[in-house]
Amino acid sequence: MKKSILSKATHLFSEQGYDSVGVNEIVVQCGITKPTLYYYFGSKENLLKTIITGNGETLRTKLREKCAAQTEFEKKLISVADEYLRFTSENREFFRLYLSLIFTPPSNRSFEIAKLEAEAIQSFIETIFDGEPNYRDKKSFFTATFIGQVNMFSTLILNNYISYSKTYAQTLITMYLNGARSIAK
Amino acid sequence: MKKSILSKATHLFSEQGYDSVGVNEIVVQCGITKPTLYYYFGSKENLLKTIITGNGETLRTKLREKCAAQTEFEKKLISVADEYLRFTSENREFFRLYLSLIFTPPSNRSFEIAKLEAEAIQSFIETIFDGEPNYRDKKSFFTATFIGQVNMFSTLILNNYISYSKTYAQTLITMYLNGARSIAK
DNA sequence: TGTTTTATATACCGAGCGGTAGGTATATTG
DNA sequence: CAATATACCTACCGCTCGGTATATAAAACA
Repeated sequence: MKKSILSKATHLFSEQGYDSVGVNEIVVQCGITKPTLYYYFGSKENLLKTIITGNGETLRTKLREKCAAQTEFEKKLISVADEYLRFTSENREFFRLYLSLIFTPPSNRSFEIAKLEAEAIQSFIETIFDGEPNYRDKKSFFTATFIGQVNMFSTLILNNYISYSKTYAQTLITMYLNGARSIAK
Repeated sequence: MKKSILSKATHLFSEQGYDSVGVNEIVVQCGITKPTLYYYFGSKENLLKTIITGNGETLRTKLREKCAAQTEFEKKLISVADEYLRFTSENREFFRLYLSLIFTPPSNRSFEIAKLEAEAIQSFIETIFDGEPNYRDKKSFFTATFIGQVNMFSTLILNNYISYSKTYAQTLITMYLNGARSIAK
């Protein structure tokens, strides 16, 4: 039951947005009643939190693994970008929801939830730049642009401009490092 | 009065999101009552539409002007990117609202409004690539990545990672064209 | 067997939502 | 001066929102 609620809620949130989906709509589609949902999740906000942190942790674990398998700086970036794009294409609904929350105005409660996850990803990416002398002192800027770049490609995947392929991560990083170097100097 | 409503609504929408701001909150902050707002705008949705298309038209006019002043392909892109970033930094509230709507899930009514504006910008950018033989046949892809790139820099401005400067447009386009060429070949 | 825990339902709450019916004071115009 | 248009108001509508008090049936455990 819990899984069914999570799956239906993810679907609805990703299609209409967190604020626009009523708790009632979720429970009707699950064939249950409101108290059942509240029995499992306690609040609508906690339901969202469970979706975001659950998928987020899965993503971060995978990113860390792929990254740890590489020793070279550029290859670390490529493997992280590749895994990020692969995860996007295999979790389209979650990712659409995540991106919409990231761009939600900051005073909205739902933003706070996504922010925590975004910061967790961010601080992981920072560790990559932190190990590289030429990037270390501007690491927060490089992290932000790196994530921005990857999210842009994720958006292209979600909007069907491209479909996932191993080659994109290489392209993305080449493109990114060229730009980064011209900013850094 | 109309201007005061537009300004307060832009402020509130950009801080909390369109769905989360009640009509009541807007009218209280303006020191008026609901029927007055409905007298001017007819509906909450039309209020949003007025904000988006108003600012959007201003932006597009400026983009067109700056672009028309250039003859060279690369310089056209630079001048458009520069004007886009300048507009972002001078209309932060509008832009935060606009970006949040662009990333709103597609079935949400408010997305439709932003989509119209986004498509107008998009079809203008396409005309630039349409005039360039090497890009023409993949113009919709190049347009999407160009806008994605510019929006990423806009986000950096909104989040205070950078502040507007003429130099960023040049950097952005160098970075972009390097990547574009490696995808195109 | 009796008791507690788990998982569900019925029926309801107060608050807030977008929107409106109907009225009024002021300014403009013929 | 009378008629009309503009710019606002009070008071309310029906509906939906997130959330809950209470009951119950089944399962697990003592």
